[in-house]
Amino acid sequence: MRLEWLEDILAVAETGSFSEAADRRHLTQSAFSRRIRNIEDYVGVQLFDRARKPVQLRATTGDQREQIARLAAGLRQLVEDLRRGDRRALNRIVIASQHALTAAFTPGLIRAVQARRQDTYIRLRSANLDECFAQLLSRQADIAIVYRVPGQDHPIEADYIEATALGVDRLIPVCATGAAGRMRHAVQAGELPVIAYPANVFLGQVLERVVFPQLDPGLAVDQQVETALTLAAVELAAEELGVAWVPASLSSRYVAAGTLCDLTDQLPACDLLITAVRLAGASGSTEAGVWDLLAAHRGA
Amino acid sequence: MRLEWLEDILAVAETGSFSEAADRRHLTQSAFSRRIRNIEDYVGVQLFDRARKPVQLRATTGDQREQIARLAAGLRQLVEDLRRGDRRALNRIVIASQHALTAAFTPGLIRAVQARRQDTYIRLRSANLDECFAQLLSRQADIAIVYRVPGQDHPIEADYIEATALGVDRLIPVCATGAAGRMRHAVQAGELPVIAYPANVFLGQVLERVVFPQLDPGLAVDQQVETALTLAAVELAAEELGVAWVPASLSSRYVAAGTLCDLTDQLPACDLLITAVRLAGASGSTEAGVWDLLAAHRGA
DNA sequence: ACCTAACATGCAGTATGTGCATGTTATATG
DNA sequence: CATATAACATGCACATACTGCATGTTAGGT
Repeated sequence: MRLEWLEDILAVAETGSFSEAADRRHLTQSAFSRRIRNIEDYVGVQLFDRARKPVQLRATTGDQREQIARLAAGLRQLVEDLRRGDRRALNRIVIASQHALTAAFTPGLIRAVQARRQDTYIRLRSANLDECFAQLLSRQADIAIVYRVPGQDHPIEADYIEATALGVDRLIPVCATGAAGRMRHAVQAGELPVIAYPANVFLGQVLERVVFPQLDPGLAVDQQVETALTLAAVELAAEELGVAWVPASLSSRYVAAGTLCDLTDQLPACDLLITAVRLAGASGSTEAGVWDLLAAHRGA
Repeated sequence: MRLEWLEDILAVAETGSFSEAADRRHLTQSAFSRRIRNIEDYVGVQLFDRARKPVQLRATTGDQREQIARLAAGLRQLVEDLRRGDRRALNRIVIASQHALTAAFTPGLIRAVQARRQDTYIRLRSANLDECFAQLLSRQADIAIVYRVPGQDHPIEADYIEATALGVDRLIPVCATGAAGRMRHAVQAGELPVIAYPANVFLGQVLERVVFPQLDPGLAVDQQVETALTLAAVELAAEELGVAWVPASLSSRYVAAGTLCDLTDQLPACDLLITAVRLAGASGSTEAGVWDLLAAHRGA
């Protein structure tokens, strides 16, 4: 069964005549007659009633007319999509960005890359840290944009990846400006309401392993609410629910606007590196080009 | 673009190798290699990455893999439908049956017809009386199975149709066995709870024009609930909501089981003819054959 | 009955597809 | 690094499929 054959059948249905359909399909009447006969032999049934002149569609052919048109359109669309997709494939890469960076950092980075490479199609995927590395390993992503605590390794052996620093960020404690007095008092009182991250995500682990051990030993952490998304943490803090540790890249605009208050003078912060990671070894020219731009990019 | 080509592409995707796909497609490796090349020439893009051994799908080919499988399945289905449709067109008719007959009478009739004509495909449509005749006139149905009140005409001029009696039925008053005493008492009291049919359907009209005029003049009808379906009327009666007039062909099993009680000794019933109707004039051999069987069929 | 339109078929030539043999290159192993 | 093997590509000869021209057959109109 061929697209050509579907179109032949539709041409007869539309013109009501083999001869006219033949003209339309740029064949002589005799060749077209034989082609229709070949189609019928392939299918195994008569598609047209030749006992009448001009021919008529058999009932079953008429019943399937719409389906034939649909399949023909689908096949044409497939060819078109394969063509269009190829053009894009030559100039496309997939970037996996950690959730915490997706809202405030990575868009700016992509904008900078595309300003220099306007023919490059970048597909951005947002995931948590573990998923970003999983996508690298399974080659679903070409490059990952993730945080790294200074002095700590990425979760994949260094031999398998190549990393480059893009900038620095900071996990800082913030609270609603209107609740600043209450929070400072709570610090004195020894029990701090906190907006927490789940223990199994990167930022949850940074809080537990890096930030909380630096708290005054007499200060207890009272978890009020938990979210994996830094954007949500910012909003919860603004609602006066407690202190949230969020990337400065995300919170700086809120602090500048006066919505949030930076509590770094009383509570510990944590520096973070923003890094780009890819698998070691050969890569396509598009990926290499984008990687070079990233390595040369030093922005915050 | 051909079904064969789609299947070739899928075979490579599934086996991950030209050689294996070639085996699966019953070609030598060299012929298959050239066929894939031909497909790529037709589409205009490379579908596979040959720089690696065994080959890998290009990203765009992978993206379209499901669509390719879908179109392949659609084309196979089309061929199958054209084959099946042809067989069916030669031996098929459409029968429109009135709702009230569809549940209890027509299935038995069709079973009897198919026992004699096992090659005949019968498509059964259920509709109200008006719709049955509309389907006849518009040739969406070949034969209609409907009730007729004795002495009254069908709603279409006799010149345009041909009718034959199939049997007789009876519209009888029933109620739940447990409510029989209450209903008999209500008849005495002069106010009868009734499960009604809409005024614009056949049975609603039969009640108004034939049955209710026969009630004792001092007995008032108190409509409790209304439904167009006789099956629903039976169920409502069994729930002790009132008296329902339903075809004996439908209710006889409930009466025999003791669920319903026949009130014909106190309330009027109405005889109905069950008829087959078709348009006058020439008809296909399948329709003529079925019609002859119906004319010879005298069942209740 | 006659004429014309419309589909079918014979014949010769051209186009397309295949298997066998062989060439080229990626990948694994010692 | 050298060698062997798997896996894809290409040359050649043959087979199969498709087409236009010329002609045959039949429905439909006058």
